[in-house]
Formats: sequence, C-alpha cells, structure tokens
Amino acid sequence: MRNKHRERFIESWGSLGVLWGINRSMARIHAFLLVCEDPMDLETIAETLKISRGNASMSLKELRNWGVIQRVHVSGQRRDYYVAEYDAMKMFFEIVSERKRREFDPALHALRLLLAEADTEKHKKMHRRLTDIENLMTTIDRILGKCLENEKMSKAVLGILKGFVAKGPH
Amino acid sequence: MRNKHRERFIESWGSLGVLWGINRSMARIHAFLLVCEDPMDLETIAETLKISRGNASMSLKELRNWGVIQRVHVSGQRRDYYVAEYDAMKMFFEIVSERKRREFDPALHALRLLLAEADTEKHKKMHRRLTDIENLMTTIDRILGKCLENEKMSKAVLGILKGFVAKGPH
DNA sequence: ATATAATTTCAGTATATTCTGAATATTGTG
DNA sequence: CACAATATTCAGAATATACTGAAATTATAT
Repeated sequence: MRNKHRERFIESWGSLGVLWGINRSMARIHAFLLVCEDPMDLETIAETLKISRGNASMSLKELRNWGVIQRVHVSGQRRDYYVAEYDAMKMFFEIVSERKRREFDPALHALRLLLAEADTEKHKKMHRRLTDIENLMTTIDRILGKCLENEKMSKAVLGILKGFVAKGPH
Repeated sequence: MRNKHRERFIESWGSLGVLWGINRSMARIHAFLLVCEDPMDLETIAETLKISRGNASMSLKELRNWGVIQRVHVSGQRRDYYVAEYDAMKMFFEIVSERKRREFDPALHALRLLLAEADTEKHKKMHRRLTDIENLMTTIDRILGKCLENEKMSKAVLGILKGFVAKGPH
C-alpha cells in the first residue's frame, strides 16, 4: 500500500529535519513535496498534513528561504503552487552551511582564543585535550569549507570517500 | 582575562551541543569539564554554571551514558568527581552514531521502501529526485558506517580528507 | 548501628517552541 | 473599480522541553 510508505517517509523525514534544526512541520512539508510528482498548493498541503494554513504558509516561506522548494505557477490557476528543488545536494549543503556558520564556527573561534592564552605547563591534560579537539575541528572546518565552496568541490570530496568505502573486502 | 574566554567557550559549546541534540546544560557541563585540569565535583559544577544540583546530577549521568565524561575518585574525598574523556574523537563519534541510528537510518529505510514500489514511468521527476537523495544518503551511510566501525577506520577516513584539503593551491 | 554527607529522583514549575485561526493584506478577475 | 479568492501575519493557545528544589535514597565515616 503506497500511502503507508509515503506517510512513513514523511514522518521520518520530519524527525530527520528536527536533527538539522528544521522544525517538524517544515520538514514534513518538504518531504511531501519531494514525493509529489506535480506542484501542490497550500490548501492541499495543509489538508494532507493536517496542519493549519497559517503554519503551512510560514513553513513554505521558510523552505523557500532555505532554497529547498520553489514557487511555481500553474496556468489557469490562481493560487500558488510549490515544488521541491530538483537538486538533492543543494538542500543538504544549504543546511550544513548555515549550521556551521551559526554554531560550529563560534565554538572553534572561542576554543582558539582559549588555547592562545592557556598555560601549557600548568594545565597539561587540559591543554592536550583542547588541542586535540582544536585539531579535529580544524580538519572538519577545512573539509566543510571545501565542500561548501562549490558543487564541484563537494562532489570531488564525496567521490573520494565513495572510492574509499567501495574498495576493500566487500 | 582568562575567565571571559572560558565562559565564551562554555557558552558556544552549549550552542554547539544543541545542534547535536544535547541540551544546553549537558553541553555546558561538558565544556566546563573540558577546560578543567582537575576533576570537579557536582557542587562546584552546579555553582559555577548556575544550575540546580538536580539538573547537574541528571546531566552528568547522561554525559556518562554518552561516554564523554568519567566519574573518578579523589583520595580522601567522599564526593564524586568528574573528568572529561581524554579522547576527543570518542565523544564526536558516539554522538554521530546515536543520531544516525535514531534519525538517519529510519529515513533512509523509509525512502527505500517508497522507491521499491514507485512507478518509474508515471512519476519520472519524483522518482529521479528520490533516487538522487537515496544515492547521496547511501554514500553517507557507508562513510559513517566505516567511520563508526572502529577508531582506526575513522582516522583513516579523516586522514584521506586531510590529505585532500591540504594539497592544491595553498 | 547511627549520623551525616552526597546523590538521585521526580512532581511541579518555568521557559521555549510550535501551532492555530481569525484578522488583515494582497492578488487576480470581470 | 468592486468583488472574491488566496496568502500572510501575528497574538494568544497549546504543546514540548528543560529546570528546580525538596524528599527519598544511597553511601560513607565513626
């Protein structure tokens, strides 16, 4: 039965969205548009997902800001219709980029300030711990930087990793 | 002034924690233990971070469950003391692993069920979109799988990426 | 054993987040 | 322009999440 799987996908995509910091309604709408072949209008969306029009309206606006859905016109129709962005990666990297900027970067910066003035001798263990974390975060920072630079780079990084996980015994 | 930077680190680590799905109190305690050279007791932690003992107690318990801090004994002292886990990666991968299991895996599974029954001809665009996402998620799934397998693997993956971001013009 | 220090638990409270729906604004049509 | 259809906004309500603090429990020392 199709609807069961569709519903399940929508709900699990909703939980995944929460992990990104996107609220459930937004993520569910996004999922719904992903599984729709044709553009959908606000009313259908709100009815299908059992949410208010107000909520749907705000969520759709936000999703457009994230660049993961688009508003389209259907000829002969007055109302607005929405479709999911065709490019799967775009959504993914948009979100990662934003999270990096908001939470990761400030933490790394604060960590560096702290290390700059730390007493290496007096606080050996602490210093070691923070240095390790700083190294790890710096690596992650560079990787993300590359990936987010442009689509070509992100595909290159992904390609390398794909190669790595593919080879080896099975 | 050291305390200013320490505080800033603790607060930004708190925000970063929220991104992982760890609440602010937990993440702040974790940060505090990271910047302490010596083991700290519940009372000091609660006082320093201005949270209740109850909250501190529960958060410390949770952090131990995540494996990112340890309870230690200080000779001649009755109360329990806590230190941050020495291994930076451990914390990182523990959390990623849990999030993967809880949110990522179910979404990927639901997506595959949906694709298995999708009508490729009738729903071309939708099918294409979902297939793209499935491919991307499968790659991520494999990479994470490798990384989480054991520490050696995660270091290998990180090493490869490090090599990639290091080379090139600057 | 008993007293006391320390920790944990959890019901109730506070706070933050999300959602609703009616009021308002906007857009398209005759 | 007037009217109707549609979309947006936002104050208040509902819900979810986090926190407190006092009571119950556990551990330790004498």
